[in-house]
Amino acid sequence: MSSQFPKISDAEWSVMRVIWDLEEATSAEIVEALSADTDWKPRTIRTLIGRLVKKGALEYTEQGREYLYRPAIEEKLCEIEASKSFLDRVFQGRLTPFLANFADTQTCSDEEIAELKRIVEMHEERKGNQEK
Amino acid sequence: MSSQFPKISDAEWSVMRVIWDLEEATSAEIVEALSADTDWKPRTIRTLIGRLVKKGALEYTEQGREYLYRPAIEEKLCEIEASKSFLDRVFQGRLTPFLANFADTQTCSDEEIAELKRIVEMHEERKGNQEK
DNA sequence: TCCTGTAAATTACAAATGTAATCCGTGCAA
DNA sequence: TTGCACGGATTACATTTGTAATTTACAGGA
Repeated sequence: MSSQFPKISDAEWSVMRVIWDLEEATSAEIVEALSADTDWKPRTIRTLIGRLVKKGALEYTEQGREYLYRPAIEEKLCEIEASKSFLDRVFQGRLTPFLANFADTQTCSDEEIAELKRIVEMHEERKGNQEK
Repeated sequence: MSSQFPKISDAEWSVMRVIWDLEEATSAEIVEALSADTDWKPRTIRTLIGRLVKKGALEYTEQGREYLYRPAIEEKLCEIEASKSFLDRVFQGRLTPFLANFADTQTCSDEEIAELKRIVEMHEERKGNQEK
């Protein structure tokens, strides 16, 4: 009964990110927001919006003669889905080799390292709780 | 001058994984290996192999009347490319929020935690070296 | 009142992808 | 020797994706 999330394409992710950030937006606002990062024509962006509606990733209410779009799926769940599917594809679902590559070849920022520490601690704590 | 790696599709990744594991293989061997995990027809798998050759991800030498295929691109580099492109797409290139989701919702194995620790230590060491 | 600028809906079209089937050549079993 | 089974090459075909243009409908200004 797991993931029946709509499959969101690369370009569509950019649109979703904007809408998750804004919480709700007209297509003009979405176009505006994306014009900073992409050179897509407004038409293109509207196409993407339309597809996302059809996929069930966005919903809208009419506001005068335009629509006010809003996410129909939860950001975090989509991220987790995408993460799983990436890990499955490239690392057979295992986080460790992904991290190993990162450790070897990428430079982690201090912030990232702090997050890693937090995860380690959190886990250690959980484990402590569980075995006594 | 960065990533001009061939873009490897989802299904193609499965094929690449087999060949990276075996180091070299005939198509029959690839089909055999994949029949465990997928229900693709041999024809389908041969199509994928052909596309990977065309993309420059595989190369081959003739061995009697069949080909012996072998990776033409490095596994680790492909993994890193794929990791970057995933992080860009879903997390704007940032590792931290990816890890945060993981920490919150997934259960990390002991092995994974050990890897995390190793990364943290490695980084701390590097940092130490660099600032004195 | 009529024109025009926009928004949404519909249509377009090539490339990539999933998923094969058909064609062609040949070494091997009968 | 002959036909077939199997490998590679070519072709097929629907769907998804990137990237838009065209069409339709209307609200607001000239």
